[in-house]
Amino acid sequence: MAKQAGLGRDGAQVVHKVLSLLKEVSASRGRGTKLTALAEAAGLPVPTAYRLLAALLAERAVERDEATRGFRLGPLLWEFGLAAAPDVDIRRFCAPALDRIAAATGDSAYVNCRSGDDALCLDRREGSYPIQAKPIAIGNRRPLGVGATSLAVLASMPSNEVDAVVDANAARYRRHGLTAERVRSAVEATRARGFAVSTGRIVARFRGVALAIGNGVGGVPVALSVIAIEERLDLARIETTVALLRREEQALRALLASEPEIQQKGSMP
Amino acid sequence: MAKQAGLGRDGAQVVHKVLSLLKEVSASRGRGTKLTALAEAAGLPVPTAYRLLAALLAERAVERDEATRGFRLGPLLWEFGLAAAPDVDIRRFCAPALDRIAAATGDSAYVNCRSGDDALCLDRREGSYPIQAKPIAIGNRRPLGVGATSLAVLASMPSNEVDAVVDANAARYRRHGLTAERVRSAVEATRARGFAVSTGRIVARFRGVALAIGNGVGGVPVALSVIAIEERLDLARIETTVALLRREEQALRALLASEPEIQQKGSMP
DNA sequence: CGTCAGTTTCCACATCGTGGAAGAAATGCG
DNA sequence: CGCATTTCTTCCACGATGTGGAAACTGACG
Repeated sequence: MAKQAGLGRDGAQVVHKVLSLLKEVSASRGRGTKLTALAEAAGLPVPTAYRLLAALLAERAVERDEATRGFRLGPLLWEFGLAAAPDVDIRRFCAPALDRIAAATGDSAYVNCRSGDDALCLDRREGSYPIQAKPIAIGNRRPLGVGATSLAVLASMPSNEVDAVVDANAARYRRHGLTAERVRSAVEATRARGFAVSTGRIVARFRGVALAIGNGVGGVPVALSVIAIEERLDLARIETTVALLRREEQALRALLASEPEIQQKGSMP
Repeated sequence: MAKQAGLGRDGAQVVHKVLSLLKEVSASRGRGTKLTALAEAAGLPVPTAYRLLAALLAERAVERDEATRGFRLGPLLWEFGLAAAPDVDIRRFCAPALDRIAAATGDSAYVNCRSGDDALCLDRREGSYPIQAKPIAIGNRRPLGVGATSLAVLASMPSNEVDAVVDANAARYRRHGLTAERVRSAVEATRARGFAVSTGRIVARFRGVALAIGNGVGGVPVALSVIAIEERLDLARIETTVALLRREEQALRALLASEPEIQQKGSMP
C-alpha cells in the first residue's frame, strides 16, 4: 500500500527491492546486519525483507552469520564481481596516491566513488599510527553526503544531480542523524572551503578530511580522504593533510589529462 | 502456466529468475549476450527476461553494449563483489601453481571451482605459445560437466551430489550438444582415468585436460586445467601435462593438510 | 518464569508480475 | 533497394505470486 511512486512506473519493482536490500547488507562491515535493521533501512516490511533474503540465502547471494544472525553478502556476488570488471579501474588508478597518503600521514586513507545514490569505499590503506580508524571497509556504502569522504564525492557533482540525490536520500539521512537540509548546506560549505570535513558524529571520536578528484575519473565522481581520531586531526593537522591531499589530487588530475583513456578493463587481480 | 515445480515452494521466485539471468549474463565472455539467448538459456519468456533486465539495467546491475545489443554484468555487481570477500581465497591459494603450470606448458592454465550447479572460472594464466585458447574468461560460468575443467570439478564431487547437479542441469546440457546420460558416463570415465579431458567439441579445435584438487579446497570442489589447440595436445603431451598437473595437485593438497585453516578473508587486492 | 526484541510462519487479499500477441526496429538476403 | 526474417519493445487482461498485518515462536536476559 502506498508504494513510493504512484506514477506509471516500469515493471519489476522486486528487482529494486532486492538490490536495495543488498546495498544495505553491504553498507556496513563486520559480522553482518540484522534482519530488522535491514528491513527498516531498505524501507520494507520485515516479512517481505525476510522472504527476499531467504531466497537470496538459498542462492548463496547472501550468507548468514549463525552466531549473530546477521546477513552479509554471499559468495555468489563475489563471483559475479569477477566477471564484471569495470571499464575504468579507479582503484588501481588511485592506489599509488593512497599508498603515499597513508605513509605520509600515518592515518587511514580512503578512496570513495559514487555508486548511484551512495558513496562506495573502493579502497583503503592503514597508516602506522597505533589508533586506527576502520569504521569503513572496502565495498561498504553509505548515502552520498554522510561522512567526510562521501560528502566530498557529493559536493563534486553537478548541482542538479546533487539535488536529485539528496532528495532521493532524504529518508535515509535520518538514520544517520542528518537531514536533507543539513546535507545541502554541508555541500555548500564543502564547495566554499574546497574540501570536506566530517558532518556531525557519524562515527564517534573520529574525524575525516576529504577532497574530490577534479570532476571525477572516467566520468565517475571520486574522492580521497584521511580519517583519524578527533584529537589527532586538529586544525593545524587538517591544514597539512589537506595540502597533502591536494598535491596528490593534482598529480592524479595531471595523469588523467595526459593519458588519453585511463587504463581500461582492470579485472580484479 | 506449469512453472517447474508444482509443490508448495517457498516464496520469491523472482529472485531465482533474476539470479538465473545474471548467471547467464556472466556465462560468456566478450561483447555481451543477446536478449533472446539469455531468455532461452534462463528458461524465461522473452518479455519477462526483458522486463527484469531492464530493471537491472536501470540499477546498473547489468550494462548493455549499444553496438551489439548484448548484456554484460554492470558496475553494481562489481561493487558488491568488493564487499563480498570470500571466506577461503581459493584464487590466491592456487595462484602459484597456476603460474608454474602456465610457465611449464606454455599453454593456458585455468582454475575452476564449483558454484551451485555451475563451474566458475576463478583464474587463468596465459602461456607463451603463440596460439592461445581463451574461450573462457575469469568470472565466466558453465554448467558442471561441460568442458574438461568443469567435468573434473563435477567428477570430484560425491556421487549423490553429482546426480542432483546433473539432473538439475539436464535441460541446459542440450545447448552444449550434451545430454545428462553423456555427462554421467563422462564422470565415470573421468574417475576411472583419474583426470578429465574435453567432452565433445565445446569450443572447436581446442582440447583440455583437467584434474581436481583432492576433494576440494575449504569444502569447495576445485580443478586445475590446461587448454590448448587439439594438434598440440596429442596423447604424449597429455601424459606429460597430466603428470605436471598431478604434481601441482599433490603439492596443493599437502599445503592444505599442513595449514590448519587456509588463509581466511582474502579480500580482493 | 516473565518480559522483550528479534525472527519466523500464516494466510486472505489484490498488487504486481506474467507472457501471449502484436507492433517496431534492426538486420539479412535476393 | 525493398521484401523477408529475426530481434526487440510495448501492450494488456488475467490470475498466480508476492504482500504485509498479525500472531506464534525462539531465546536472551534479569
